[in-house]
Amino acid sequence: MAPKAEEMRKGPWTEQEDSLLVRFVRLFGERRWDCLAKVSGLNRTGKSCRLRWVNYLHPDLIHGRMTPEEEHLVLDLHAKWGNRFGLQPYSSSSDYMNTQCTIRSWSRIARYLPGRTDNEIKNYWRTHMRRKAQERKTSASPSSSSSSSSSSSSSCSPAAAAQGVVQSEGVKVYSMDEIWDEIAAADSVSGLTAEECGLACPPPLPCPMWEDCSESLWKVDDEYKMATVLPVDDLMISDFHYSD
DNA sequence: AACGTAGCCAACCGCTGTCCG
DNA sequence: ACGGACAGCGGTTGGCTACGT
Repeated sequence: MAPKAEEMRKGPWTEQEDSLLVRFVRLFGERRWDCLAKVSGLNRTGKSCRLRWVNYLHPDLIHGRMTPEEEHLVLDLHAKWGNRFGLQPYSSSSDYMNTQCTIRSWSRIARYLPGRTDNEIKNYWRTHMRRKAQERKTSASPSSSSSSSSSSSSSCSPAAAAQGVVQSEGVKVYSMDEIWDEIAAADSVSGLTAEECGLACPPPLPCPMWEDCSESLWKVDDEYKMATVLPVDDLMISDFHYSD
């Protein structure tokens, strides 16, 4: 009996939940998340389970700050591709298939950064851009406290700063769209194409951990029974995500 | 020491595409 | 051909922490 929607757990995951999820992903693979969520006994939606796995528990993930190289790559790729699905219109599913490679940007960028997730990159970018927008705002309005001398950022182009930002009531609240538009306009001046970077849209990363067990994934009856009787204490999750 | 602010990150939400019966 | 289930994506939010005043 699946719990009703309002009974589903939300919020931060506990270590026990993580352990359970890892165990069941090993059995079921990275698919059928709803089913996995139900049989695991996790009081979570399949969606939530998938997100937890993809963004945190996946063994290939790298935890920790981005390196300067990674940051630079993110900036370059984003300057080229933008961030949003649907930037390039398409009128049919075949058009979609043809242009998909250019518009699923966060996940696409993530493919060039092994061990990083689209969510992580998105978060990084958002933080980065907020800072950049603020820098630009201050440099665009010199009348307000003749520049605190340190607002010069190497990543903030004069051209972009010259664009300025229309402000009303002294403070401009930026929507993400506005930020994207401005940054894209500024950065695209010096942006490199993926091809120029020596990059080509790679295939989705394989899931090495599961490939060798794919044929056994769906004869899970026995394993499932086993899993359901195994105490959570037996699960060694710490290897997955608390290592550095 | 207390308070306020900014940055960071995990998680949720809503939408869209794909798959399959 | 159609509709429902599933999967994946970008956008957004909320909480925690570090830092400055």
